[in-house]
Amino acid sequence: MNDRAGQAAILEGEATRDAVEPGRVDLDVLDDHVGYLIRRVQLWIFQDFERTLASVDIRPAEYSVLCVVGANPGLPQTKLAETLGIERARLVRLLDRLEARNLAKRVPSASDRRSHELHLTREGEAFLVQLKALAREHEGHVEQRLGAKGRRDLLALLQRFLAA
Amino acid sequence: MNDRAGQAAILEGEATRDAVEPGRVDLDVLDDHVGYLIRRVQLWIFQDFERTLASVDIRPAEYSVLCVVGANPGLPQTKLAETLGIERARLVRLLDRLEARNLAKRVPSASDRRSHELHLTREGEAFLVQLKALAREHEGHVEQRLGAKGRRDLLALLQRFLAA
DNA sequence: ACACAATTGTTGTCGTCAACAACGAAATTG
DNA sequence: CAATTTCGTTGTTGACGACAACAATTGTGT
Repeated sequence: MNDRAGQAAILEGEATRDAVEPGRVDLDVLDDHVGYLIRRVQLWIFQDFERTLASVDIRPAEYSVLCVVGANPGLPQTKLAETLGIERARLVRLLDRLEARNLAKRVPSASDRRSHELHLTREGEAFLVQLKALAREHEGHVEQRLGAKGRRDLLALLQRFLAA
Repeated sequence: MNDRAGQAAILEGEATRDAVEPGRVDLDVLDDHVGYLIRRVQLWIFQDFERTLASVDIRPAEYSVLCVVGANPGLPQTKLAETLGIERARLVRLLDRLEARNLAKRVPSASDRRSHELHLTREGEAFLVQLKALAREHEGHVEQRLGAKGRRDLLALLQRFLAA
């Protein structure tokens, strides 16, 4: 049953039986799977993001939290978690770190003593401006690979997917 | 500094100061970042993949390995790892599991006694046919969200990104 | 008013995954 | 032959998603 591959190799002038040529490995149906391709692209993008923001030591999830808290001051943790698709439990340690760095703070809610209102500190607000500049730089790296239109198309497709 | 948000809420007729309305949370610049959107889509897709292939207990990485080994019998582990962008170290445990399930096997290479040629077992080949059918079913779920053209466009963009 | 359920933040655990370092065995190079 | 590189392997670290359980607080039904 490997004969097909073996014969194909022979027909292509290959010497070895099943051995695969150095550069050319057949991905089979894999590059027709959105899941496979999107995983590799996502990996590339996150690595570039972390590299671009390495100087400020901020990871993608932390950036997203700072953005949403900055745009929605007073947001309770549960709402933030479900907005970003992050676990409440994970958000706890994440906020601990942001609070320890004096970027965000938890303020006890007056109306509901169980919940905390989330706010950026003054330092956090200024920091976020710097972050957004770096994030735009990172986004430039993406655009460099797809072109301006390609990137817009990709954004539109992804947004459509999530809105469905 | 939250005064602006507070006043905006008051002007919009909100009773509480900074409190955010239930459903509407501002994502700010987040939905213009490919990284954020692609993470959420990738999460959705992997979860659907795992759910769709739950009956055969195969995860995305294992599926990709079976596909590539099936299409390239005799492939050594290092080549497989760099083809799929998987760590050599991670591939070891992954192949251990596939070998324990009698789906793949490591054959000592005659030409290089350090390396192992990877092959599917006969059982593995038959199993892969079943897997591909389930994977197509999963891909149908993606197409259901984007339409046939939307899915093709997305595939093309992702392939273009990786080829760059 | 009171028992009961639901919610909020928190702690802890488990399994997956990427990344890295180090090792013995074997191959390659000089 | 000596030095270096490659291959598979083991182990560890840290980020992450998922889940269970808990105390404090709030909401609900009667």
